[in-house]
Amino acid sequence: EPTVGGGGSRSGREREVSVALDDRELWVRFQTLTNEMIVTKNGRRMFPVVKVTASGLDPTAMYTVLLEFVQVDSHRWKYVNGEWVPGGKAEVPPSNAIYIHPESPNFGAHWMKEPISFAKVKLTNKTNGNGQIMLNSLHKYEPRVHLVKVGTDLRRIMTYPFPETQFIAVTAYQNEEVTSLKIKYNPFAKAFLDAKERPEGYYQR
Amino acid sequence: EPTVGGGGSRSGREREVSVALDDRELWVRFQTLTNEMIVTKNGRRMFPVVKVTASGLDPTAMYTVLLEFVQVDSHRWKYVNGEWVPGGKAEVPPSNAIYIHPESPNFGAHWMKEPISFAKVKLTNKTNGNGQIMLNSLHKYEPRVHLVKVGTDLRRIMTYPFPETQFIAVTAYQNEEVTSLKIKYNPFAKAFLDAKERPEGYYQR
DNA sequence: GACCTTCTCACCTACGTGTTAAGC
DNA sequence: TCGCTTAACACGTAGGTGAGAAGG
Repeated sequence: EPTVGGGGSRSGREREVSVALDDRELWVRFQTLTNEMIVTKNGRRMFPVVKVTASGLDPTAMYTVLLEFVQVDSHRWKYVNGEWVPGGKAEVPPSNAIYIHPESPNFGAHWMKEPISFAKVKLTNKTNGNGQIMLNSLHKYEPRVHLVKVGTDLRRIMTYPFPETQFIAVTAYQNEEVTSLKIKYNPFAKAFLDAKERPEGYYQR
Repeated sequence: EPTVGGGGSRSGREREVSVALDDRELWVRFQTLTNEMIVTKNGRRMFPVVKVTASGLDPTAMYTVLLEFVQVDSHRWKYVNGEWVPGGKAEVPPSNAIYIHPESPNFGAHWMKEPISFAKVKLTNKTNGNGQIMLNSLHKYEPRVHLVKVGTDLRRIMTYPFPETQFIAVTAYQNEEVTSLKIKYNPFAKAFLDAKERPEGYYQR
């Protein structure tokens, strides 16, 4: 019986392949608040991190693993009076919002031996030609993982959407509950978690 | 006409492949002094870094790139009166002193698009089961790069030795000229480069 | 004793955070 | 004015240096 994964549009002989989202509980907490991800000129990492566990691959076959960001709405969003509301018409999605996992290509055995982490993907709102992903600020996105068997024709790509990980791209956080949750769980933001225990006037220039 | 590489033992149809050492001038400065590399329990990076430029690969073929450390002598070495002299009989070389480049396996095009750096290899004198390379302290080693076409039989591995990068493994530097050169060029040792410009008593516990 | 190894340390590099004020 | 974006910043994480004292 196949593990519960992100869905997946494959059929026939690959039916046994599964790709499941790790840290799903944390993702759902953000989803409940409507998740936001910062985009910057030089690129910003995601938090939480998209991390998936794959199984059922052919251990000796070679795969490339991709993370795609699909613009899921036809409008932009505004944060008004503490909630996100649809705004004007959507901008054209930047083409090629696809991140190639840096360990690609690799054997099925490699992808299955430990969770596949997309910790290093960086989101940007500018075209700066690196491995960064350009998104439209104030638009909603859904991450999807693709498995591509090397040398296979494109009709046999396996796709795993993860609706729990949907987010609105922003240049600054809008919902302060989202900010608090990010600070609480992202170790790199620990400076702000401890702030209340610090003496007055600690932030001097 | 083939680029000058590290030699290479390939023949026949792969004659056009070349693998050349980067930063050769720096390596030669260390070689002149007799180079030393620290080994520690948890593993120590190399400085300089073995970095090579490959050309002539089949862009669409898949290769794994290896860095091997070959024990080149049949004796151990001692540092006596400012120079390295042969000591007793060599210990048995630890088997499998081979580091797999973390981007392996990958396409020829990938390996050729920028220099291949072995910056993250770590040298140790203990068996600690990770991706670290175990060497015998006070023995001399020569790094060699191997290219293995995926799925190819082992007789067709291409080997590129780099005599300029030979070094003696040590648990502490012996030749202070070697130490000085390391401090001068390794950015992570900058604390010691600037030491003379610091006030007295700067190193307090 | 002499030689070699181990461990802790101050001091760096490198870079991931949200904050804040300024810019547009 | 308002909404959104940018850039500098303090403060973390993470980990790579040789020095020096201690251990074997």
